[in-house]
Amino acid sequence: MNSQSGETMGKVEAILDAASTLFAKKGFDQTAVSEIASLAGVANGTVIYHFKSKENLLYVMSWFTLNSLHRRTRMEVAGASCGLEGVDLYIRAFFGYLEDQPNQLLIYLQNSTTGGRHADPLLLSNLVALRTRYLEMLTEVVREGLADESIAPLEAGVPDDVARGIQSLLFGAAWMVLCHHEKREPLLREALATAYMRLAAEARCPGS
Amino acid sequence: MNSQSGETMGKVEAILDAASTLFAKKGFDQTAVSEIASLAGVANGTVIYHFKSKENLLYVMSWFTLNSLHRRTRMEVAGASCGLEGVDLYIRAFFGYLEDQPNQLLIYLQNSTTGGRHADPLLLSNLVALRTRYLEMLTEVVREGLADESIAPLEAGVPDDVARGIQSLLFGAAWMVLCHHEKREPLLREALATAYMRLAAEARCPGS
Amino acid sequence: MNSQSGETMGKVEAILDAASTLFAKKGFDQTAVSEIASLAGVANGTVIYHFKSKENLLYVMSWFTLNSLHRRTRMEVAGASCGLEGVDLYIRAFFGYLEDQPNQLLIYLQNSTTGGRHADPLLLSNLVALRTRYLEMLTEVVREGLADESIAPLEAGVPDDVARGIQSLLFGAAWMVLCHHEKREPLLREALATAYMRLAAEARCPGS
Amino acid sequence: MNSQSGETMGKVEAILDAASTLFAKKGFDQTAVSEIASLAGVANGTVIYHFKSKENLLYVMSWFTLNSLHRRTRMEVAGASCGLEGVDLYIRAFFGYLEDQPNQLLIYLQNSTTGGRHADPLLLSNLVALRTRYLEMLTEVVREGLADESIAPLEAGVPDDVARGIQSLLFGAAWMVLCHHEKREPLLREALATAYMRLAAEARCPGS
DNA sequence: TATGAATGAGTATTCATTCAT
DNA sequence: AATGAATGAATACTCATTCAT
Repeated sequence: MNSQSGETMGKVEAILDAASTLFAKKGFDQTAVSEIASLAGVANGTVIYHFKSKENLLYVMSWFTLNSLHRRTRMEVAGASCGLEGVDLYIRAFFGYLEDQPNQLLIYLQNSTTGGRHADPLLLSNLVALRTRYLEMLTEVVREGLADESIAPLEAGVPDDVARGIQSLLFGAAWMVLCHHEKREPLLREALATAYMRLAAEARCPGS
Repeated sequence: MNSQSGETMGKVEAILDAASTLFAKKGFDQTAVSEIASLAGVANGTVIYHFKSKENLLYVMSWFTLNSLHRRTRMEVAGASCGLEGVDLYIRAFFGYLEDQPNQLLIYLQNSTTGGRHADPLLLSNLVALRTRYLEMLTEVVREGLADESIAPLEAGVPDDVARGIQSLLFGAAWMVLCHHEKREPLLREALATAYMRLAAEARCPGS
Repeated sequence: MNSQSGETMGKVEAILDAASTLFAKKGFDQTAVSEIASLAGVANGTVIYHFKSKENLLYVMSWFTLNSLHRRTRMEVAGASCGLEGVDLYIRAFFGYLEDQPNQLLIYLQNSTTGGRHADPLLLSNLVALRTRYLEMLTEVVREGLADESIAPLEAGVPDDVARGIQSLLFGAAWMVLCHHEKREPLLREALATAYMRLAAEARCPGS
Repeated sequence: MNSQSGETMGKVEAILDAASTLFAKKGFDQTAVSEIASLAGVANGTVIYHFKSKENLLYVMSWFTLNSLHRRTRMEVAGASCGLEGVDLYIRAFFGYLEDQPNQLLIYLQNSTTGGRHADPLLLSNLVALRTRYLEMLTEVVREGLADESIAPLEAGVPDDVARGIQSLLFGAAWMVLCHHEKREPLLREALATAYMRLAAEARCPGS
């Protein structure tokens, strides 16, 4: 979201950019609409004109965040040669995003802790749907690993839980990095180690 | 925090109780001091009189939360017959607390996402120290497991990372349960399975 | 104002129509220009483009209201066979308008309670002049009644006051109907009864 | 309402006093809460603290207005020696109030034209009840006049309508005085003349 | 003639905090 | 210890109006 490539940044983009910075630095509630406006170089009313409410702006940003995380992950996972490597790349994509866009993830974590009050219901349901798709991508990868035997057999229903468990690990790690200032690298290594030991079949990727 | 043992609840306890409920339901920023006061059955000024500021109240609550989680965990872990079982009990204690005091954990998660603004510095450093102790307890248990060989050998420095990894898993799971309304049970099972596969030596508890 | 005769309603008429509805329902100050615009199916700027300001729109509407009341009254009064009957018809015309165009009268009443702020002075003086003519029409009819002896003799200057008294009765009745939801019919009967007892000579219309 | 007798005016009274002046001068919507506050010599928040909302303040004032009009009228009417004189005094009391408290009546007229939006429902129903009592007082006086034969016989149901008719006359006169700057005296004379001709029996007050 | 994105001054209301009692 | 009336700075949102197209 930071710094649009072109020289002409639309007002909407400028607002998203400014809000992104300020929400991450001071938190949603501690950021005044007027601060966003002045950082974005627009009038107060313009923020509300485009996003209808401050809270909607937050949800739009959360959606963009999750969407770009989802896209990035999907692209990276696409290059996997087996299911287990897919899980590996899913995890690495998350930590890559955590490195590149820490603000976005922090805002996403904040946002999740409060239920949407004045947000556009459509936006809200889109967000939930996207969250579900992001989780399902992982479940799918795990299933592929079961099929190609890079992942050791799991009982029915367990793949879903494994995916949820890995997501817990990821968002928990993001939380510890962003809120408790833990280092990212060791947590990435642990996440990978944990995932491999939880999932890997004896013979890793078939044919390797 | 809910329901004091004695027959008459002191005003301080009543305020903590009310704040606990409201912060969890609506979030810190969306809860007015006057709401806390009226739910606690005291006057507006009384809240500030006892806690000096609204924010301090939040940190006092966070400290209590972490403290009771720490105590509970220590007591349960004390009954472990080996290091690996200690890890098992540490995880179960966390999920037990998550079941019994979801509000407290939710507030703790919320609180962490925003840096302390006007809080008493002493309180803040106490909180950080307690957090460290809570993490070190887990590290310690892992080291015990290495010593008693219930946990497979780990290179130097790794036990620290393992502990952080497990904490990520725990707080991430709490986040998914409290914010995304995931079910607690499957996440507990996954956390335990993950921990065992990450740590367990071939022969589990020695002599068992 | 409602529904223009032609098949396509011009934008100006559409705006007047929408404003008429909204001002009557929510009051002038509580009606946003953007609401008028969207109900009229035009852009925001179009309303200002045609009427120069929101307040001008109100005065234009008030003028139309008073003008159509005046025209309707004049036409009906023209059919009177004596002065007293003229008064009768004047009163009936008012209540007829109250029945057909309650919104218009309500807006007129509202508008009158607040002094013109930024309105075009020309428009404002036209409005005052029209108000005067509407009152003078009644005075004139009373004078005719004195001349044709359908109305009992009145001292000099009193015809003016009688006319003002009757107008008080009419606008007060409109106020009670529109604001206090009193029924129109009984008030019409009372208005007529009152006027007759106040004015009628023994022998009503001469020659009848 | 204007100027409390004692030297110490409570904040609530000061606010009512200030609001009374400003609402009459500029209208409800054109008066900012901050203007009321500064004229009353209190902080902005104090206005809302006591009246909960700007609109509630308006309704409180309307109630006070109607209440003092009601009390004044009841006291004056009490001195009537017959029903017809009661009507006379009722009318004179209204015009007396119009002379003494024009602001209050103007605000009351304004207020009536807009339905209560954010007002305390209790306050609103009290207002309606008081309005009804004020009208019933007039109906009652008319009935007394029928009983003591100072008023000529009326068919059943008509006394109610007569009372409504007279109220129309009164509020319409207030409207013309306050909004159209008509003179009060001639309208009072006309109101009395009209009432007498509408109601008086041949032999006025019995025994006179 | 018509538009609608953009404005920015204006405002009711909120709320943590103070302090006299 | 406890109160609650009073505060006043802070703020999200409104909306009439402008102007480039």
